[in-house]
Amino acid sequence: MIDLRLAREHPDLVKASQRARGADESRVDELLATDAARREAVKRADDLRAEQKAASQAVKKATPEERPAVLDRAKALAAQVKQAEEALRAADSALRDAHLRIPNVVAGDVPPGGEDDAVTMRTVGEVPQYDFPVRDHLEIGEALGAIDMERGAKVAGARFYFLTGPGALLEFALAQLAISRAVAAGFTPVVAPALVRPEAMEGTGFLGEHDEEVYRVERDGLYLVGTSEVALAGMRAGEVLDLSAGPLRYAGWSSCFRREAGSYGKDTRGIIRVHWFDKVEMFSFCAPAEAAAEHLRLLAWEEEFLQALELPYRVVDIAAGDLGTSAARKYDIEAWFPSQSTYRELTSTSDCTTFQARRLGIRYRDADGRNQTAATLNGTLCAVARTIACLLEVHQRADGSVSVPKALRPWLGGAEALTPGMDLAGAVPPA
RNA sequence: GGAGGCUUCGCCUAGUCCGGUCUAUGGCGCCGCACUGCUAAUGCGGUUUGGGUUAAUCCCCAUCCCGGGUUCAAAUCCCGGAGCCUCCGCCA
Repeated sequence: MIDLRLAREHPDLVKASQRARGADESRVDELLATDAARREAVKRADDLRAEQKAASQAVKKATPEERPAVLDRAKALAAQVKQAEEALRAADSALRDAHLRIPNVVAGDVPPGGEDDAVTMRTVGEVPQYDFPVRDHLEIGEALGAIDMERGAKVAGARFYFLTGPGALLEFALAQLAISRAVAAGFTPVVAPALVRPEAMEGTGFLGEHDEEVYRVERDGLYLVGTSEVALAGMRAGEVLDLSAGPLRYAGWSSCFRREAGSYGKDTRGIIRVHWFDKVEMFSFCAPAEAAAEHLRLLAWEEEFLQALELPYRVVDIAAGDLGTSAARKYDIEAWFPSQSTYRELTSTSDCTTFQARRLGIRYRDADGRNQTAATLNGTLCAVARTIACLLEVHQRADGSVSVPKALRPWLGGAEALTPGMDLAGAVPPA
């Protein structure tokens, strides 16, 4: 939810944001109209309630002779209050609807345009050259005994997979590396629920336009999260945070589930686009004034992680029309996939400013002791499946083995490469 | 899955049986003031969170886990839900 006060005082700003997103500008006027109508309804209901309260007190004090008349008046007022409250409820929900229909106000310097208008900020690392026919991650993974799509489909359907042998070890190694680096950077590590209540889902903005993407567990009224962001944001919902020592940072580990509706035919091969994967997600609560700087810090941690994995990548600044509902600004990191000769999204970090926190009731006490809405930010540290895909491709060698980047070796028993038929006992940290 | 208990303004707590005096008690903590060479102690006052209104104050409304209901009137009565705790069953 955007800041209502901003909409009242600077409707032009919000309208400009809507235009930049390619969204409907008239929604701002709808918001203001419903806001005015609600305030009117509030006043009417409050005034009537005050009157009725007084009338109700009078009933008690009335003499037996006065009583019937006083009681009649109280009853009449009660009926009016009931009506006014119904009108208020309607006005409230009209405002809420209009409010929810407006996505976050985009940051001022976000590139204009849509999906194809992301601006490349920098490209890091050399695009690798191979003097042998490049294989894609699935071919490599199958040869290694690391990925089993066929049996994944047998057990769970399309876009499911097994990570086996070195693939499974790679997942744990990546998890360890990601969590270790996050903790070293001051994050609190968290293992988060993957199944959440609707409020958490709604609060993070995933039940709006992305409703189709979400798995619902009908029987229990719960949802499978598409990212740990949902659980991490929900974790502090309704709380007043102490941000006096700076941002509150969590590194969450959880499985993520996505229906991938509307992506038929896209990335059908391998584990680049799957219904389920595990992820280490960074999440930060901070004062709104600090959000933009914090955003760059999250981006820097993402970059350092990819550098540690020795993966070439580029950083792109996502254009206004391609931002999610909650994001005021978003940077993606796209890593090089040799089999596709292109950069593909590996991580993504969003500054949601106060948009999520307002809906989730997450506040902090400012220097004057006033409660203010906090800002929330999130960023992928490591989406495991896709990272494995990228690692296998970039670090592949002519003989079908895959070299292990140095940073990952401690978590793989020092192994310098993954090779078909390798002895797995040599690829685990000391027991 | 079954049975029972609990949830009150930062924390603890009174009030709930029997509806109005609850504009919610007291303690702790916190803030201000007074007293005092200083500190401590003491005294006095303040201290939930939202919304409406306002230049600001005042004021008004809501808020006793959440949502409904009964009633002129609900912390209090009724129904539904959530969370916590205990016990039984089951389970990794």
